[in-house]
Amino acid sequence: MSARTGRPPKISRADIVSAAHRIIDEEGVSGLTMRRLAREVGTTPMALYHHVQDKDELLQLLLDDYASGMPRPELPDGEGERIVVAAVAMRQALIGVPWTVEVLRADDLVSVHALWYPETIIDAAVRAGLTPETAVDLYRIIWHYTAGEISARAAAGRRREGGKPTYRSRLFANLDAAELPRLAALGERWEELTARDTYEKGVRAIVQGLLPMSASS
Amino acid sequence: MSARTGRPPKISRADIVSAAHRIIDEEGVSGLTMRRLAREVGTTPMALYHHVQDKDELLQLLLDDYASGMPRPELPDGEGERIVVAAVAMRQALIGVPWTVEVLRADDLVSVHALWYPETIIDAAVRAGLTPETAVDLYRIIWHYTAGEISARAAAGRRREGGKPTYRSRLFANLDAAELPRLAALGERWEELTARDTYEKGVRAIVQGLLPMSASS
DNA sequence: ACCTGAACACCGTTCAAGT
DNA sequence: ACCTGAACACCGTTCAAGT
Repeated sequence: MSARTGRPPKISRADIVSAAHRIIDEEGVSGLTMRRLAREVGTTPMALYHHVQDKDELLQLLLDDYASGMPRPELPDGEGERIVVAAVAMRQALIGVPWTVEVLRADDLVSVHALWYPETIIDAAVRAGLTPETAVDLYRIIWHYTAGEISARAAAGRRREGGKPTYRSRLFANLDAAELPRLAALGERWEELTARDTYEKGVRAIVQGLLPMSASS
Repeated sequence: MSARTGRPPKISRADIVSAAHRIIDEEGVSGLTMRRLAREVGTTPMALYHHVQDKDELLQLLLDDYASGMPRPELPDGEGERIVVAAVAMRQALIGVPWTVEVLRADDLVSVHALWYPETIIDAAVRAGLTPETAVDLYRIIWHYTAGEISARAAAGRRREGGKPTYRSRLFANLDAAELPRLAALGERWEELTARDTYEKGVRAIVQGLLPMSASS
């Protein structure tokens, strides 16, 4: 039908996106630059700008692509438990790609494919007896908690592999026991205690604190 | 006493830190570059490296400087309420300087002056009957929640002033009501609902969900 | 001891030109 | 229509030299 004219394309958006995924997997988001990406695809940096508007659009594309593969777990009957399961799945999906949280936070980048999680959580909350408004509050509180946990986890990972002289442990070793008795008492154990995975515990606390008694257990 | 020799210094660490604060206040963290900082101080970029090891150390210095001015509110008697007050104060202190959260998250940068908050929260939790281990869990859950909330808030602010075509509202306008009924029903109201400040509500939920019944109210 | 200048190895993006 | 090359306006940091 349409009169396709002009030079045939050498690269496609799909090529670009998959190359970007490869780079991120191997070198992290910080390794993803337009120039590095061009090398991976086998073109010049400027050829990319013919397929995406700018780096932000590229990240959006990447996010959509990833979100479409996020798992949707089986949901249990109880409303409170359903929220916990959805939240844990959401966090699990993000844990492998912490850069998405950075991108999500950095701008108004949301993917349609990821909306199953808020939908599920808000639906369960309403069924448990909350108003839609309060259900949105519950979801947002869980989201903020999740985003913060993922970021802290990612930073901790970087710290470990960076092998820096652990400023934190030096700090904890020299605490003034008179001013900060609890922290001083914990001392050495801080590292070990903060390594524990307490995500689900937090979600359960939030759910229990916000859902009507009967539904939260 | 000591034989101070050599060329007298033109700039000090204090000069650098205060100039950095000025830049951040006016242009945000992203505006803080070694070159821009050198211009503000009135030297060359390389002169800075004589006073700080690298940009990371500079950020650490900045954080310490800011943390030393963080307010320590009057604490109420009830343990649960004490935790809420400390958390709200911590968040309030960070809200004006969201870049600190980005720095804190980005690496193992903690400041001694900011440790009053975890100390207070953990102490109240232990007094309420939690084991030290569980008290640390409670603190970390609150911290993750707080960090996530601050980041989301900072991103939302950037979004508003950036005046981008609000991808999010376009997304919400075109939702499939069959697949995402709750979100579709919320539709237009999403923007308004997510603008509400629900931080304290979240902290209360976490406290109520984790403290023994008697102490949390 | 403290500061400077030139340089290295990078960024994202614009602009004008080529096929 | 799609791609290229050169260029602009940036980064953090190293290195050798100046006072």
